[in-house]
Amino acid sequence: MDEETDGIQQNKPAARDLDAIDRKILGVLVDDATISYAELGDRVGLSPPAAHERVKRLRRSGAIRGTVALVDPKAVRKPLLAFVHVDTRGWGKTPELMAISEHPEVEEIHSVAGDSCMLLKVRTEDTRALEGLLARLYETPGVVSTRSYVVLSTYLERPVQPGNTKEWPTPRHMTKPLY
Amino acid sequence: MDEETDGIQQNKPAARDLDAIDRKILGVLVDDATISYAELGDRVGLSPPAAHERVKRLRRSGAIRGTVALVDPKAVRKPLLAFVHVDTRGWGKTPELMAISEHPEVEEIHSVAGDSCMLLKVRTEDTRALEGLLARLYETPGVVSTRSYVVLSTYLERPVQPGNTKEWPTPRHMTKPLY
DNA sequence: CCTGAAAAGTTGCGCTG
DNA sequence: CAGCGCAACTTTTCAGG
Repeated sequence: MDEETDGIQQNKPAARDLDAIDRKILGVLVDDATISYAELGDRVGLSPPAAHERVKRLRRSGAIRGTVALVDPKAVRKPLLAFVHVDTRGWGKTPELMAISEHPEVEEIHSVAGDSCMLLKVRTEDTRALEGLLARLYETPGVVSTRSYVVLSTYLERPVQPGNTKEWPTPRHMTKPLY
Repeated sequence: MDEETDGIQQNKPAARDLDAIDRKILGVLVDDATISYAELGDRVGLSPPAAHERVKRLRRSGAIRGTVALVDPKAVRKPLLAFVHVDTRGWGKTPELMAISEHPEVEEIHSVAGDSCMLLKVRTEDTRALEGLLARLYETPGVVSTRSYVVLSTYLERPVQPGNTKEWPTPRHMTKPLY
């Protein structure tokens, strides 16, 4: 089925390409998924059943991973956002690290290239809760050290946008690469 | 009439506290907002109209910031995720930096404490597009340097979770702070 | 906040391009 | 094959208790 023990990023969610209408639909639904299929059809130039059929296809193909409510972090008492870089000893210890997914405060876990091994996005009620999370991290076998970046202000935060930048003016000092 | 009895009604994200049912509703909708109010009511122990009234209130209060479709990055040709730390000269130049919000590839912009000033989350089609974005960053007045962390694998990525960790076992070596 | 009924939206089906 | 119109069904939404 669609549940994999592997990372989210490396599989095969989307088989074939999306056409212009599909992209337009995604552009609308990424912004507001509460509209009726009648209105969605209007906005993309389709009848309600046709629009619905498209959306069902996008869901089945995995292009739409889900339709969810976005909640205000402050409303659920999580005003403190931080990015935590985690240095680990060896690579096989990631399963142990994954245990912290159980904490609802942890929103993202990535392995990254660069001088850190793992990068976490965590949202807590206060610095004390963040400290508790870091303490749990240090308990995890393989965790060597962490560096935390506490967010002071968030200027932009939005889900994956379907749009691609259509040929932004390339800086003059950038030469064309070979590949 | 609704809640017009109070003088102020407009601009506060989360005015009063959420009760247990509100939190349960958020917990359901954060996972799947496509269910009917009948089923939502069932899951939280409310009639369909009552559940709907709660959700409307959560929307008005700002606790629910929106209901959106989450799209698979690979389906929209953005398989490359990176976090970019940006060092800036001075603080007043942030408005200039905000211009890059125009790029759909930029998903988050935060100012952070630590050795970086700004932190961006960007999702591009390939390394070339990331390079173009970095080039634009360096064009921005005030930008001194950047460090990029390219994501190799994403193990967890989810929206804000309403749940709080209820008294996770505190590590033994952690002593209680004064405040 | 609940029960019930009117209004609106969804979705299956046969048909058309 | 994808989309459209129509009609049955479900859901949303507005009453009154």
